[in-house]
Order: sequence, then structure tokens, then C-alpha cells
Amino acid sequence: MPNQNLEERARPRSVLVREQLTQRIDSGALAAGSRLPSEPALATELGVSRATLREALRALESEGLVRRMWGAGTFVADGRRVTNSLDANFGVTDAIRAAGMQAGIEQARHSMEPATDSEAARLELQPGSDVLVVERVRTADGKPVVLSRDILPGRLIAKQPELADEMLKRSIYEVLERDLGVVIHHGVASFRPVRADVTVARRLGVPRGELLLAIWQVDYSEDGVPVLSSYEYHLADAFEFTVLRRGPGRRLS
Amino acid sequence: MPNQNLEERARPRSVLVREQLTQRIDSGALAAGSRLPSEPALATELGVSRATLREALRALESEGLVRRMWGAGTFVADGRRVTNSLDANFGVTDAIRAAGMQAGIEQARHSMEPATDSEAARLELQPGSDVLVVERVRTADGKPVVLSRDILPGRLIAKQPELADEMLKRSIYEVLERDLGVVIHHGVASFRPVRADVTVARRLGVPRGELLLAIWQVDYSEDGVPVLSSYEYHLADAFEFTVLRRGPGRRLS
DNA sequence: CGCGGTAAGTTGTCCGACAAGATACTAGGT
DNA sequence: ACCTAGTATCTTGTCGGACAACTTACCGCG
Repeated sequence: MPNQNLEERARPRSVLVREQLTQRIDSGALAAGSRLPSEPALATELGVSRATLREALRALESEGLVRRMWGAGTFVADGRRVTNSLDANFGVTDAIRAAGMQAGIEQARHSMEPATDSEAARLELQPGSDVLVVERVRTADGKPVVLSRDILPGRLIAKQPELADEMLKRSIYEVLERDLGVVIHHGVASFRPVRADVTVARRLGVPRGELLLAIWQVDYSEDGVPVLSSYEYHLADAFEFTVLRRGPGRRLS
Repeated sequence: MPNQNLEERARPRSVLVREQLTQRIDSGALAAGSRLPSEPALATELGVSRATLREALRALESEGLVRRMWGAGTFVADGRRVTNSLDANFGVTDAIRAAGMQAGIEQARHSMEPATDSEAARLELQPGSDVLVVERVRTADGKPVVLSRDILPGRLIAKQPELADEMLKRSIYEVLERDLGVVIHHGVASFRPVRADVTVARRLGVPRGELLLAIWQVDYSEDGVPVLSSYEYHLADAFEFTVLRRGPGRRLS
């Protein structure tokens, strides 16, 4: 039988369809507010069954890119795309670039240390296991905006210790995905406003007591294994964070 | 456009199945990490077809409650459920209750005013249209924690002006859904740390310059129409907000 | 005891068909 | 001519069965 794309067969076809559709929407081929072709027509056009297409449409709907109306059709969601969405943009590099500025790194350093008890718990490691700690000051157009401290299990780069230096120059997410084959599946982030203490203020070059937003989070791989714990101190005026809240609201009680 | 029917509209079967499964997981009937029955078995048990069940499972997966593995099964996600998730919990009342405290309202007042240009734009109204402004101080266990200012299109309560008084005593989301039949489909929230100015400080009973988290957002109904614009000032120590970040965010570059 | 192959089980995909809801059009009445 | 109600026809939602792709566990063999 004529099977094509043998190297792509590993991933479900529905995610391929999902990526094709997101690309069409992002490129503007499918205008915001317009109606998509009907499911049977679109399925034929993409060369998949209607069930597979619906699987992809479900994902797009949960992402907020399309909205489906029973009996009426499927429409591209209105164009108010969130600029710097905290639940879509991973990492400081993406946030800086989304704001249209040049991302840079200063005062970067890394070290291999035994994990503290709380860090071992967050990363689900044995207490005292070696972890790689990466501290960096991120700049936007040359101006310091974020102080970050990232912590990874040491076993991740045990076979390629030179990658630690790579993390001082590039995004950790990028190194994880491109060089280590680890893709982040999801993360849990918490945040609260704080004042800059003396050490943070000096690293960021701001007066002590300056308004900051502290964000700490744990990112998990596809297997549900924690692979990255990070702490970030953002200048309050650096970014404007947004979150897309999804309904429907809770019913019972 | 006339009013929407308040009668219980027939909802898709898949969302009913989704709610049943959510309840089973929350109640502990389906333990964290355990495997769900196979799709054919579960579909038969719930009295729906496998396609409908898969529609519900896809929604649960995007919410992060279950994880599906090709050829292995569908598993309940590990139990680290987020306590006060900014993208799931709508409204201050839910946040206070999620923290295990008693939600209250003080210094409540409302007024009907012509919308400012910026507010009219946010709510997609004609400039100068009447909007209902509701100002409240929210308390947790009697202590002021949030100052909120909510703005709704005046036409929403034109036929039932007494509902404005109701909003001084209960959650606006509750009034919208129960008394007006308006269910929030999604919202876009932004936040940043600020210092309390003199008026906010007085209302919340804190010193001027106190650390606050400002959150402003617009909520949309199922039709994509904006129905609520709100501004909130949270005490920094009142809550710990969390956000579930979903991957993969990677696209081509 | 270790190892490899096989069989069973589960999710992914496909096909065809009908039901339920929404819209556009038409026929009828005023 | 205008409005209204009913119909035609489109769309998405649901159903049932079948097979393919993949994972896991079992079992036999060396």
C-alpha cells in the first residue's frame, strides 16, 4: 500500500493536521472571523478522515484559535491574539522577542551543586543529588530586565557536560529540545509581587526596594517527569503579562 | 437581537460525559495515576459511543486531568493539582474560597455612568453608552484583600435593574449566569505589580506604597461578545496565583 | 536465568450513516 | 409590497463497526 512520509509516521496524523491548520491561520490564509470549509470538505482536502480532522479541531478549539457552533460551522476566532501570553510563551527569551526587542544574556554562570531538600522535592530527586544551576541576567535591547536562576537534574547533561556552557548563551528550552531531545509538555508557574533586595537590585542595576514580579515554576517533560525548576525576578515595567482564562465556569455546589 | 432563551438548552452529550468524568476524578473514584477503563468499556458504561467519549477525553487532556498514551491506555494525571489556578478559577470569590477562607463584601456601591472612550473600546460599545460600574472591597475571613471595580454594558440589566443591588452581595459571575443566563466562555487577564496609591490604600486599610498586584481583564460570552471589564487590586500576601502553562508552544521560526 | 517472539489489549484512524441545530429561501397570507 | 411561517439544505454532533499502529505482558526456548 502506498505509505508516504515514513519518518513522520511516529506522530499521530491529527497533530500534523493541527499544525497545518494553525499555520494556515497564522499565515492569514484563513482570515479571522471567517468560516472554515465544512468538516467533510476539509477532511477530503487534507487527505484524512473526518474523525481525525475533528480531533485536530478539538485541540484548536481548546487553544482558542477556532470556535465551533452546532449546525452553523467552524469559525476562526477573532483576532485579538494575546501578545505575551504567560500560558503559551515559555521562557524569557520568547517574551522579550514577542515584545519586539533584542534578547541578550549577561553575568551568566553555572555550577554543579548538591540539591537542597526543597529543590530535590520539586524535581523529584534523591536529596543531595547533583543539580546544574544556571544563573543569568537577561537583557532586552541591552537593558537588564530579568534575573533568572534555573535548576536541572545533573543526569540530564551527564554525558554532554559542554552543554552547560551552551546554556549561558542560548535559551535553556532551546538547548533542552534541540540538543537533548527533551520537549516540555507543560509547566506550573506561580508569581507574586516583591521588592528587590540588595543582591537582586545590584545584579539588575536598580535601586533597592524596586518593584519586581517574582515567578517560580516547574516544567515537566512528556512523560510527566520534572526537568526544570526556575526562579525569575522581572522588572515590573519590563513586560505586561497576560493569561487566557478558559471557561466554562464550574457548575455544581 | 432578542434575548437568549433562558430555558435549559440542550448541551452536547460530550460535555455531559466530560463533567461526569471530572467529578469522578475530583471525588477520588478514579485515583491519580491509575488507568481508566478502555475506551470501548468506558463508552459502554457511560452509555455513549466511543467517538463521543473521545471528544470528552480530548477536552480532559487539554485541561491536564488525564494523559493518553498510544497503545497503553489513558491515565489520570498525577495529583499535583493546582490550588488557585488563574486560568481556571474565575473571580475573587472562587479564589478566596479555594484558599479555605470566608468570602465577604464591604464598601459596595454601584452607579450607571456613560462609558469612557477606553472602556467603550474594551467592551465594544458606542462611546458614551451607559455602563454599570460596581465597586467593592472583598474580604477573606473579614480582612480586606482585594479592591475591585467591575464594568458591564448597561443593556444587560436594562430590564432587571434590581440585579445591580444583587451584585453588591454576591459574585457577579454568579448573577450573570443564574439570573441573566450569560455564561462566560473565556477571558483575557493582564497583571503587573504596583504600589498602593492614597485612595486604594485607604479603601484597603493598608499603608500607602504597600505592595499590590493589579489585575485587569475582559470576559467574553459564548458568542464572543465582551460582557465584563474589571480591575482588581490584590494585596501581595493575600493569594498565591498559579498558571498552568501548556506545551508545545514551538512553531516554525 | 536470560532472552526473544508472540499474543492480547489499548489507542489512533477510517468509513458510512443518521440526528440535531442553524441558516437561507420560498410560499403563503395580510 | 411587506411580513410571517414553513421548508429545504447546509452544518456540526453522534452512532456503530472495523482495521491499523503501538505497548505491554506473557510464554517458550536456549
